[in-house]
Amino acid sequence: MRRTRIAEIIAAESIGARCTVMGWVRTRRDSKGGFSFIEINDGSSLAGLQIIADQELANYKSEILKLQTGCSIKAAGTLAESPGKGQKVELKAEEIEVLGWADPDIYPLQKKRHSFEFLRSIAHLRPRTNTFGAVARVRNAMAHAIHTFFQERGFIYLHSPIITGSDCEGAGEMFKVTTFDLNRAPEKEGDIDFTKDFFGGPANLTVSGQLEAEIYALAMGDVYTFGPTFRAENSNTSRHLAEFWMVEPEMAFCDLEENAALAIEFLKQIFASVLANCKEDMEFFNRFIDSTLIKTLEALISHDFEILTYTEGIEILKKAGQKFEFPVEWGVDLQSEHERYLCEKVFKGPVVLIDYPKEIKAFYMKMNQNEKTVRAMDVLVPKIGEIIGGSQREDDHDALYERIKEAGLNTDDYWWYLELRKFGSVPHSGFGLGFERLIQFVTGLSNIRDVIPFPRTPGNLSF
RNA sequence: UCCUCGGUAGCUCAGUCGGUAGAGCGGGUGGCUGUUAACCACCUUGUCGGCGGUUCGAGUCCGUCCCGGGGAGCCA
Repeated sequence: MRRTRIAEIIAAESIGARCTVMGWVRTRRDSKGGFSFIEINDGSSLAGLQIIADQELANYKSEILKLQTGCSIKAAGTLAESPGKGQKVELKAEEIEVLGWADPDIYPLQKKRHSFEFLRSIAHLRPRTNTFGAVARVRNAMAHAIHTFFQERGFIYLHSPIITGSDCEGAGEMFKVTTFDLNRAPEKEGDIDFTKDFFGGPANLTVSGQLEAEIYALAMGDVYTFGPTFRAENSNTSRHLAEFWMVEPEMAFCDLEENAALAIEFLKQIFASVLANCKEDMEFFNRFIDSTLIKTLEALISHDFEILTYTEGIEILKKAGQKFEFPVEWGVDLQSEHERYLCEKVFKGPVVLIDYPKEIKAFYMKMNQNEKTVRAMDVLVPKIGEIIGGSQREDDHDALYERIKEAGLNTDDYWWYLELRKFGSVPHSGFGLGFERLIQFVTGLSNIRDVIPFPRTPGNLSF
């Protein structure tokens, strides 16, 4: 008999139906009435299924009474209305087969809460816990919602390369990719001779698919990337990973205002989708992680996002009469305390800041007529601060050329990026969003290492 | 990378003034119950992160290294 997922059983409530379930035992409670309650979970939902194992079962004494947390079983029987509280249906087992034992003396998961730090050290078992099962389901639902959002709007999903030849943004340490034996790399005039390496030149793991997305936007119109990116920064925080997933839409014939409008629409749709499709998991996070979670997301969905310029934002902060650790002056990059003040105290909601000083933003952002600010935008949300960063791109060849030089970068390295502005250049815009940070915001989990299955951070490459 | 707080039983933690360790949970046994992280009784568990130093004596004080949490910077 084919197995039925517990999520389907709970949804259908088809009393009297015969079915087979398979999963991992969470807990067993024995009744002297001559039967046992076995709660199993198969990952399809937060809720498990209660199985009634009667002493008449052939292996009741030899096996059922020895089942412990972590064992895997197959149970066949009939669905019945549950007389107990806490569940509507339960499975009256006619046959239970133990698929795999889990020695309780050494199985690390218990029927209680563990610290996230401990669970990180057992990343091979942590998806069997309520929290990490819920994270995995929510992460999946969000990935699906992201694709749905763009596909519904006719965007082309672009597979940007993982290995790249150039330092894309001139920002962020990159991981080198080589086939050299590092102890015997060929040298030329004291330096490693990468012309003899696999690609005939230095190669890195990508830090962003944006420049490649621009290429395709200037042919296909609207594209998006959604894949892993890498930063070799030695930053050990609850918001940074060496390997993380990024979403980067890029739109031709699109200015900054339309870009911001899409970003806002994007966030609202993703949040609405998760609340609708992961109700049970979101209620779990709301109960155990952050009790304001659902309220916050619902508010974001229904409220307008405030849009104001960097200059206006600075003025508000200066007039606020609030002591900041970092003083506010036009030209400084906003600290998270400033971003949070704007969101949480001034506007009590999300804020989109646009038109930043060119000195604090990347070279590819389009210069405004005042020659002081560029068409950049940051979407700021309460608690987290910046969640999306984007811009209208510089589409004027000569202006871009100058900006690359100003940034101290080699214009030759960007020959193809410059040529896009030479042949049929059009206004275009895009934004980038760290997938894990979005999951953090949605789930309320405070450490980014807990929203990705296998976190890569400095000094840590287990699993 | 910097600041800061930590590392003690399988897990979560306590350990006062320096005198070689405790609780809860888990696990085991028994009892009880259509039970719900069940409950009750008894039993069980230690390289006190590593190395070095001070001391008659170090979980405790000092040095150093490793690992983790929180914050900062940078960013996504």
